[in-house]
Amino acid sequence: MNPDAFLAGKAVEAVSALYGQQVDSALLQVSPTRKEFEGDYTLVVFPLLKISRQAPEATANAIGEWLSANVPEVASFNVVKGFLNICLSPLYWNRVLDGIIKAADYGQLPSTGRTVMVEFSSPNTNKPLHLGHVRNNLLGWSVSQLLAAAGNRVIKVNLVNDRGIHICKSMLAWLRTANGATPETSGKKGDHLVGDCYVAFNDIYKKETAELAAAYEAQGMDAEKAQELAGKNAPSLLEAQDMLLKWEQGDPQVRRLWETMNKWVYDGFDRTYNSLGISFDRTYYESQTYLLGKSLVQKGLDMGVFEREADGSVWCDLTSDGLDRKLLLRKDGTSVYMTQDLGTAHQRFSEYSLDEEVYVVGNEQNYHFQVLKLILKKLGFEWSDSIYHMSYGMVELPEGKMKSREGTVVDADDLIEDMYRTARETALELGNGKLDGMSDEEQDRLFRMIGLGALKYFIIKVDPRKTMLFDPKESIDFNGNTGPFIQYTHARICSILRKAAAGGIDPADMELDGNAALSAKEIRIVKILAGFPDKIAEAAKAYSPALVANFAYELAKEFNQYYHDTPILKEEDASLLKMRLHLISVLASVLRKAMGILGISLPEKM
RNA sequence: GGUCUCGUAGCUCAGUUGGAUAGAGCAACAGCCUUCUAAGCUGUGGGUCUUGGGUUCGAAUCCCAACGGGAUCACCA
Repeated sequence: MNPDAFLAGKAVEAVSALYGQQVDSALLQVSPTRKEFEGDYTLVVFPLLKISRQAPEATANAIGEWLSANVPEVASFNVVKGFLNICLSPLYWNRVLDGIIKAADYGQLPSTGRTVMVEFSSPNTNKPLHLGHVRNNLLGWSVSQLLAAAGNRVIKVNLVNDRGIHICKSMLAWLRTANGATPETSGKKGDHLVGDCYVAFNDIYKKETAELAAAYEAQGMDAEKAQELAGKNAPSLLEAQDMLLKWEQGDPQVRRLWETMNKWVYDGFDRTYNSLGISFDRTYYESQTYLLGKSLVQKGLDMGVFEREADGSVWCDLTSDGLDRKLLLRKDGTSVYMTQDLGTAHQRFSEYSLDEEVYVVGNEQNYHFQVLKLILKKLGFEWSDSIYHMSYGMVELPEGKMKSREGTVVDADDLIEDMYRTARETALELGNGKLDGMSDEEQDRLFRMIGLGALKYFIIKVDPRKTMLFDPKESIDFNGNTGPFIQYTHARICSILRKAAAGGIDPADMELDGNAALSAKEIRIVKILAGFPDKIAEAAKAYSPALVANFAYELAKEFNQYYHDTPILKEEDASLLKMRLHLISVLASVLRKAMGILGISLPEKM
């Protein structure tokens, strides 16, 4: 049992013995004692004053006396104002550590029996992934791992937006400007090649629009109106729209080109996902799901929650819920984004009998999900409440939002490559013999691990909901509260364990004996370790991998301070040495578990 | 304008269900490699937690208002 829960339970007994009243354990707040005070855990007694009918100090003292007389694990206590600081005996901490060592896969919570689907990434197939997608992918991945660690069965899915006017634009530009270039002949990664076509389309479109607007103006049209009309009538746009129509009709030529170019993009995406260390259990394609949901529209009409206009379009009136009217079918009978999402949600919940579905989607779509849940509710689907929109903030650059038109988009592949290069340069600069004995291949793997660790940690450690700032010029740090710091901590521990093993000591083989009393610093570490399962539960509840990241940092920092003034291998007392080796090897495994949730791998040497 | 969201050190961010003197990192300055890895450790300076009210033993945290930033309110996805 956790020390804080243990103490809270004992405090309930104390109150009942002293004041003859049964208190709700919610009234008893037991939290780790702040650094500047003496003690391990602190009980806040203010909420108990009504029961004790005594001053805060007197109440705290009374409970402290009772605890130290009746609970053998309590070594001492002190009272500051209404705060009762309790010290547990060093041998108690030894037992806590022992319990952690004996736990299999510590930090993995027992199964909840629940199945949770997490949808994330969801790219368009007309351009490569950028920094915004990176945040989405990393959050989606880590929240999946987090939910799994919290005991859920997790299904990771990707919904690829592979159809629509934007793809046709790329296709059109490819036909016009690419001279039959393929990823092989051009040497470009497929998604980048297609993305370049998309840019080329916009260039053509812009030029045509300007020319056309000028012509309209020459005919005496108002400038603003001319611009607007030209925007709608530019030949390239009309052609792209025509192409979309052909696509929908199944025109073989258009379909063939579409398939070819999408294939290029998927190959490119796969490489990016691969270097990010991300995978999915299933990929959905919008070209296969965009018709879903139409039957639900009929159901809504039958139930009277939707209404059909005279022109044939179908709407859901949400004004009584404080929202607007939402279109569900156009007058030509085609469906919109919302219709599909209703359909896919319905399909997934029935196909997998999900207990929950998490959508990792930017906060620009908060309204969409609000509406989605509400409409599903109106259709009578109770599982609507089991949809969670994990809404994350945008990534901004120093000059503001990323704009593809202004070329300020940070490309995902470039970014990963940059991080790798920086990691390499930094390591070579340090030049302190760390790389000795590593083959070029091993070094390369290490640099990737570190560069990616820095990037991932940088993004994940921020509260998902908040907009975050990324400055490409000031490249991501490798010192301080960073991924590499934690990786470094792990490598240091591994190094100690290697040396111990070389000296014939293997902590795994040794039974921890209960006589080694822990030092104050060691107790601090065990206290953090003991809180790990609760931290996982808390983070999962909040859908916040950031909590795990900050936990890992706190732990790593604590270790580095400990490392600095405790020469572990110099210890001559055998039971102390054993305890310390156990302590750090448990620490390393907790770091691995925590970083595993974040998708950050930890090297044994760096 | 309606709805939602955010505002903490020069910068990037933490801050547990309301708890003690609001914490890290970066940047600046001063120290520490004959020691288990200096991607580390120690120290100094840096704050009206946007502002004003309210709730209470106690507020960065909860409520109300104002100010400021962002998102959204499509027969786009």
